[in-house]
Amino acid sequence: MTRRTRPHIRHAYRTLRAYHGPQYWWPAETPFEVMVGAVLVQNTAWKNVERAIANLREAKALEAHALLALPETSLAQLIRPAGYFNVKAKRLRHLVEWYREQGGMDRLKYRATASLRESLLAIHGVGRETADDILLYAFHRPVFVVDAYTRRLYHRLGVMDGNEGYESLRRLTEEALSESMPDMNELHALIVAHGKDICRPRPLCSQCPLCADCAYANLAGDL
DNA sequence: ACCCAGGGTCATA
DNA sequence: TATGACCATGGG
Repeated sequence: MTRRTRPHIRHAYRTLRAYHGPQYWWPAETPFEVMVGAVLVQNTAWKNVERAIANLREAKALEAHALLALPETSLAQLIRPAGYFNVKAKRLRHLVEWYREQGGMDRLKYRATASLRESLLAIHGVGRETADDILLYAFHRPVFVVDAYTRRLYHRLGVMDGNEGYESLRRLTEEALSESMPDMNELHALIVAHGKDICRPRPLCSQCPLCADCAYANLAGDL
């Protein structure tokens, strides 16, 4: 990791923002819906999650008490389009049980970010990315979400050697964005929006970030 | 037919 | 710490 890491990240952010425009994330109506979506989207295309959420909405189960009232097999059937439905049904129940036990948003919103993060990570089925999705998009805390696309992008930018851990990349990005929550919101959304257009040669070319088949380099020009 | 998608857990070394 | 198996639907 070089000291030129921050300028690289900030430049990528400006470039993506100019190219794609504002993203207005997270696509959900309520914080509770953000939390449900964060579990459902694990290793899954968002399009499939939309169907699962629509099913929950139609069943009026997009609320803690109603969702927990469903038998697990019924819940699993409702979220079936999102894949891994048996696993995710359990994870949703764990998350929503926690949510209710903690007193819902009315109580949770006063908790310190570090305490909330620890508490979320202790839930079975909530890993770092899911916890940070929830912290950023449901609780509006200044926490950056590191995903597979972020790693791919940072490889292209040459700011990663390949084995950087999650926490390291998160802190690095939070510092590069001067701890600004709106910027963390936008950058993660933009990285996902750019998605597969972040090139991924196998193996990674050593000349990057300027290889010819890199769509990101094409739009970034001088990267 | 294959690969991928806005991961996480568990067993194993 | 670091791999690999497993979970499962839907779109390209």
